[in-house]
Amino acid sequence: MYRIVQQSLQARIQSILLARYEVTLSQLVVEQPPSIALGELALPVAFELAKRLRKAPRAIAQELAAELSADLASLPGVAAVEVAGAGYLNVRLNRVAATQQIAQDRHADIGGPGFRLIEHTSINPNKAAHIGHLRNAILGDTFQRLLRPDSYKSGYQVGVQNYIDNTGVQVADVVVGLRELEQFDLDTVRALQQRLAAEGTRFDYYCWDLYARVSQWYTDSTDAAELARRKQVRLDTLHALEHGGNETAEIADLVATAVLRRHLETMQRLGIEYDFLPRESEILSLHFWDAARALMIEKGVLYQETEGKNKGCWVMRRAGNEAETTDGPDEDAKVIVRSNGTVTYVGKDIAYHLWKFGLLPGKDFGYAPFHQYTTHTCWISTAGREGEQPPTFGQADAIYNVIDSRQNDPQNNVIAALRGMGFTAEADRYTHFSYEMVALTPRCALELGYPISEEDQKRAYIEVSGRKGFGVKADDLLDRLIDAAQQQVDERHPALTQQERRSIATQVAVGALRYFMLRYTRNTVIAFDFKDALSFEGETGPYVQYAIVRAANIFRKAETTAEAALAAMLALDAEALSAAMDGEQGSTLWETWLLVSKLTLVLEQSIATSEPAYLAKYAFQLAQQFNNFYHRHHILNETDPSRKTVLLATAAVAQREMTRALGYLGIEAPPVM
RNA sequence: GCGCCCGUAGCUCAGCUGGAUAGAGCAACUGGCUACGAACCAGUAGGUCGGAGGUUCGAAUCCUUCCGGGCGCACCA
Repeated sequence: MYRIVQQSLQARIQSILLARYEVTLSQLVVEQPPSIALGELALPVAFELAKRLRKAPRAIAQELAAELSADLASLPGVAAVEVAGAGYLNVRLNRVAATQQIAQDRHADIGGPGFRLIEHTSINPNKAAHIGHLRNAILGDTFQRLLRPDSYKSGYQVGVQNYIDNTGVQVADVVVGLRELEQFDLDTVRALQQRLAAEGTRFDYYCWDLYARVSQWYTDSTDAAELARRKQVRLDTLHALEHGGNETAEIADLVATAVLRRHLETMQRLGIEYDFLPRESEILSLHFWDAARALMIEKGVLYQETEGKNKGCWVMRRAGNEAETTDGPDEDAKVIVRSNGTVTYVGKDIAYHLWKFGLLPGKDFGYAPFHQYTTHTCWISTAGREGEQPPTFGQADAIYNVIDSRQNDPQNNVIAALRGMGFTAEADRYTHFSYEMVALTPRCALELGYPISEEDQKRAYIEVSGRKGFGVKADDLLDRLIDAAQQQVDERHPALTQQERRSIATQVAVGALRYFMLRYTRNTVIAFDFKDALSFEGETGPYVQYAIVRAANIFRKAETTAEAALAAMLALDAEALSAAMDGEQGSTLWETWLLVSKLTLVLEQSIATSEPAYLAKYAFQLAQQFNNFYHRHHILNETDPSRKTVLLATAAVAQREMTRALGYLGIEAPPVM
């Protein structure tokens, strides 16, 4: 509702400005005054205009206020416009009308045309997911929920991809571990998988340890010749994977697919699902790069260096280097094709992103169903074109890549390539959804039993490292959270069945984890600590869940429903509503309604800034406001019937919006907790 | 050396396109369960917004510079 008033106010003022002063403002700021006593909306527009019109801000504000006041009918819901302070234009809402609109769930829509592709998770399929990967997946999944069409908004068409680098050096390393350290072949690896499954060991956990061992093995010999051999083994393995069609590649596929399945399981525990899993093996075997190279050469982006250190390579001007180098070779150029003819990572990434935008003529993946969710199928790329055809995943109008900030440079190189090829519209709609890493506090690292140098102990945080096996695994954290929540649920609800208690504990644990990863803005490094992450109090997901449970309890005890409470309130006459909402007495109640009416506004801001943290913060504020209201008014003991009706309706709208806000954060509201 | 990010209360963080008195959570202290569940609420205390200049009617927010910290800058992936 708040957003509707904002929009109509902005439109009305723009037209007045144009008619009266012949000015158009590119943006018209609307904010909320510091106190509700000053009104519900405030516009500092007069300050902005003072300079251009050579007129005192207060005088301008007065003129605007007079004009707006003369035609209040054109601004539904607005009761009065007045001038305050040095020239603020303050707007008061008609609380009765606004309350009724909120009760009826009238709100602005969000959405538009076009297909938006979101890529997130993209974990190397060679080890268990850790807390850094969780931040990625939770950010991406939440953002996807903000965009997607649902019962609240028309939204945007969305596709969710999880890129699988199944032919990279990380998978190769685990294959080296299996073959060199364990002396396994294809059959024994299969047997190993069966044995691990039988004894209940997660395969990605096994790989986690093996990967750390191999990484050390590459460097821990004193014999130089042996070290060289190990490096060569690594390189040969990598090339065998890239080439395909050999036993090494088959082992790699076994490993990558098994670990990928584990990742999907882990993410599904958190309510995270995917539509499509494009794999690097197909990008190679379907020769996406050949098409991309031809296009890049044609557009003049890719050229062969004839002198200098990059002689013989095919290179591209690096992002940020605007000027054409006139004297001699561009020594800073980015190599795309090595002198031995192989393509670098950035080159493959450019090809992949051309495909995303539908710019690779004649190239597409083959598709096969890989995993069935309750509501849809997750597809995987294949080399062949046989089988069922999924919905279109390429041809995106806009893309969002959830990738941590350490990948800033490579991402910018891909964007620069698109721009250089003349695909400026695509480059503009390429969002690197960047975020900072999750690191461990030294205390947390010690707690986990890792040896920490004295120097590191003084640091604020220590970077996790998959190669060292140093980090907190996603499933471990979730298991610990569920255990902690279960303890409390067992105490509070001994009458419930074990299964019911488990289900509630899981919802609380997921709520705590997802909220924890979302409460920080994207470019804040999260210094992970079990104490903070395992908290269910204060600014946490369970705090909001608890507020919803409290609201639900009110309706249960009152033997009514939220819907009935709202209908009852809408049946009240304006006088009764006004008695509850207006004046200083009603202001605390009205403040709750006002906050409740802002969901659309907050969603829009979160989308526009790619910042889910705003919504997380808002969900918390809603719960805080509700808890305050809950303590101030004892609803069921209220003797005045119309006042009781209003109080019940307040709980109903608060519960409705808290549930929605949590829903977008991917957090469920338990029935009890 | 170059690029990106960060520096706000004891700790962890918000503060959106510059706007009215810089806000939360945690920790500390005080008070509140015969109430719709205390995973809660109310209150107290805690700030030279890293420093210095500048732009502006107005700066935590924009610009310059310095200080401190982090992360990137391969024909690796």
